[in-house]
Amino acid sequence: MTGKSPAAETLCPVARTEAVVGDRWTVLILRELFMGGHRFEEIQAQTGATPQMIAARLKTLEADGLVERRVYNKRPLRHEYHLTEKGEAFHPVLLALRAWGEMWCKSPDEGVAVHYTHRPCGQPAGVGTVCESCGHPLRRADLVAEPSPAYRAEREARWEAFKGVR
Amino acid sequence: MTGKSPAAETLCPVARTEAVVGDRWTVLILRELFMGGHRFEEIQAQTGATPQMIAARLKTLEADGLVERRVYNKRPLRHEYHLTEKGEAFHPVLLALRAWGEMWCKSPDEGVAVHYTHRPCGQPAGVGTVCESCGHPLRRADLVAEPSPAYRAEREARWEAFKGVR
DNA sequence: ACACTACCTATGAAAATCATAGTGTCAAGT
DNA sequence: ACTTGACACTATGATTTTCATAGGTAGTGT
Repeated sequence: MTGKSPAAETLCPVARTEAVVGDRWTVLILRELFMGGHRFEEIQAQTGATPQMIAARLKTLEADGLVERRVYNKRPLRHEYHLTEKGEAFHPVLLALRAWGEMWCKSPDEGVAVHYTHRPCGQPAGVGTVCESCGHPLRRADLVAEPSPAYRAEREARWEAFKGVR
Repeated sequence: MTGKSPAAETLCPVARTEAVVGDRWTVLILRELFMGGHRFEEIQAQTGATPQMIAARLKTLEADGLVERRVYNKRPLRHEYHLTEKGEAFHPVLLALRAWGEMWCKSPDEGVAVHYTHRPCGQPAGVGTVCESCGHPLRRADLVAEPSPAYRAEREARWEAFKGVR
């Protein structure tokens, strides 16, 4: 972590949370896990962090119980990183970060990075934390994600660039 | 910022948001502003950050349009820091951080730091991002905050300790 | 034997952060 | 006039983190 001791000694839940995830890379790693990237190299390629940064963050995320390592291949031993229940519970934060980013950090000509459909009502969910069509709060299980072509291309390009450099 | 350039060059709204507020002190400063602390010293006392950290973060928050300086006293010139509309719009993120912290970073014997009443329904709002009584999404304007005695005492103690050292 | 994949570690330079102390500007008290 | 005190920072040097770059291990495929 990035200096958790002082912040953890408080009743404030925001400070406690920040003591665990108050770091750009940590949040980006969680985003990647939520997006379905579970391998070290995928995380590295899509976040742009150095291997040590990722290794260190994954270690603390595991220690803090947000992430678990799963063996997907013995010989050679290979791991995937998956969200635990505690990690999954972090989703509303990412949703709120996304909402703010889409609303306040984009020029009008840039589209939404990921389009969500709200399963219960079958309509677009919009960029807020509640469904713009039916008004219900958005839960992860109810969302069908569809990345925009531009965003998909960006991620693809990142992966190619990473493989090229390696 | 803590290195905004690489993260800002993406369509991902989460990464863009993190480029602005991806830093523990920044989030803690915003929390303090939302809690009603508007003076430099209040922020310093309640966050525990050093003056440079706060000065630097406030400067970038102002440059990014989340915070505005207001003169509350000429001779000697004194400023207060207030959230802009863009800063106020960040509230759902803090609410989500709070929810996660209350749910996953507390032992059972620790109470909730701030008790919210949901004005529209008059009932307790709980610790989630939707009202536990009526199910509606929580908006800042609808919440009446009541800090717990313990949390109030903690903040009071921090202020006293700060004044003592100064 | 040789290349290749996946997952990290190692190293040294650069940058951020920290604790601690100090400065500037004014008002108010004595 | 002179000290005290409030507020909002700024300065400094040590410590810690982060970064870029490179290397390394344990295997598979050819």
